[in-house]
Amino acid sequence: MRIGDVLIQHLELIGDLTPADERLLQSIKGESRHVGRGEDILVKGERPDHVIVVLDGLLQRYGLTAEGARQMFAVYLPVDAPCLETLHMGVFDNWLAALAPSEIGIIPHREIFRVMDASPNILALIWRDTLYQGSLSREWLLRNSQMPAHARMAHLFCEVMTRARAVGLASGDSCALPMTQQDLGEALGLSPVHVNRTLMMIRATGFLEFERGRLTVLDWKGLVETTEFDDLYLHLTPPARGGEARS
Amino acid sequence: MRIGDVLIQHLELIGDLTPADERLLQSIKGESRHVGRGEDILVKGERPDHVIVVLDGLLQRYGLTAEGARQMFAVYLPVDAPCLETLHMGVFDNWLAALAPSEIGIIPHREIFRVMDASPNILALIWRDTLYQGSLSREWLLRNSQMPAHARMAHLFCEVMTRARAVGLASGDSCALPMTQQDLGEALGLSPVHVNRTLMMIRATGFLEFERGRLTVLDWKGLVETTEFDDLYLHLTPPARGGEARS
DNA sequence: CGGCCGGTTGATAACGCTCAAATGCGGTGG
DNA sequence: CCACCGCATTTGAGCGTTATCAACCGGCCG
Repeated sequence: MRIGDVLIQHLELIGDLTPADERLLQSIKGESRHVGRGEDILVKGERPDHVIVVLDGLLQRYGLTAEGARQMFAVYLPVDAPCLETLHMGVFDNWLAALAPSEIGIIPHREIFRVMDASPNILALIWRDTLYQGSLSREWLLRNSQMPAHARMAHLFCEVMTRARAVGLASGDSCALPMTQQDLGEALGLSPVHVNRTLMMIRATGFLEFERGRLTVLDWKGLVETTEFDDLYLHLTPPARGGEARS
Repeated sequence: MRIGDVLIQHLELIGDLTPADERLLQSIKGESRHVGRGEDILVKGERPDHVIVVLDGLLQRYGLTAEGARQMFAVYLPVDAPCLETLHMGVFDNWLAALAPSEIGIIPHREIFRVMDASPNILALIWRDTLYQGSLSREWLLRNSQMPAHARMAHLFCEVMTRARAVGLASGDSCALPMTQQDLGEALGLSPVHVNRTLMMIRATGFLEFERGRLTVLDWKGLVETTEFDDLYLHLTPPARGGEARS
């Protein structure tokens, strides 16, 4: 799939594009690149002149405390555009890295500005997309500050499953989630040991499986209820929310 | 001060305005209103057609878990514009409320769109401002997920002091912060009891005073060091960062 | 004067962390 | 093909931070 098509698919998750918009987006030129697990793509302090789209794999955004503790801020599935905010932010103030071997597309800012200048609708959608990232950070803040370990974990799994379904990456009731238990801990603000224990507790409930980088939801309703998951913060449009589980 | 002037002051914290931009912003019309402590200004699910500026007092943005636990996402000092993202977000997905009796300005979206249509520079600055809010949420996520209670508290106090200085609201080494200990707990993800104990511990270090809604920093360097505070995430421009403490 | 709210204090328990070690598994080199 | 290594996962024990429950104090307002 071409880079422009990925952007089209991404923006259609949150709004409507005209045929003219789609032609504009298809005209976008960029390169693609492979990144290995653990590799940093953007680092704190730099001033990127390009944006990224995820073609395959899994990326994360994270920050570090002065003591070296790592906190994940978001995960990015294929079709996501992790750093659109660099278009107007200047200094990038955290890190973007690969959680698993991934393929990314690299698009110069000027290409994006070109299509935004030509289509106010595309500008509005890209702006909206950057705002939804903030919404997501707030939900993670709520989750990590106010929920116990098992609910945090269920919440993250609900989010990933919902987003994977929205872009057609879930086959049946399972999707790829190539994260280690330590990675989970960095997302949820838990120690690796406690992640392991919590995971085994959740497995014992029979709500899900999680092994070798794959998440399988066995009881979607039960999982949603343990964490009272409300997907409003993802702001998916009705068509994108179609892929509900049948359970 | 007129509402447009407040917006000018706010945007100049993060970038430059031309004289023409300032005239445009001064032409903005809006109303002002009083809100009492605890009063909600925007609620989850609504679709606002106006934005807010803080003229006086203190606002908060917060979210609720299904169990009713409250998590604060941000505090807004005078001159802040708490919900500029509603220009492009559609549904508002959390709550905006007053932490203390406050004066707010209410500006119709169409007024903002008018000046943004006339000045791409203003559009870029407003967009940038909405992005900085996301940056702030991520810092709060890092703080609440990875720092112990005393460092969380020191971090919040450092942020408030830095922002108050940037808008000239700090007199010497103290500034107004009309929050209760329970409010602090909702920001930091701590129980009110533990907030009280932590506060007394910090007071015992001699770094600061906090009583009757006023924060006084006695040892800025010490406070910054306990939490390794790095203000990059606030993205204040060099002039706005001028008000460093002399200590 | 009484009530309410915010702050303070004490006792106890729960949740999650740290340290440490063992297990399992996939990949690599001999 | 096997031995080995590194990495991820699992398990155990003990500890520390923070939550909960409960009571009490003090100031402000009606």
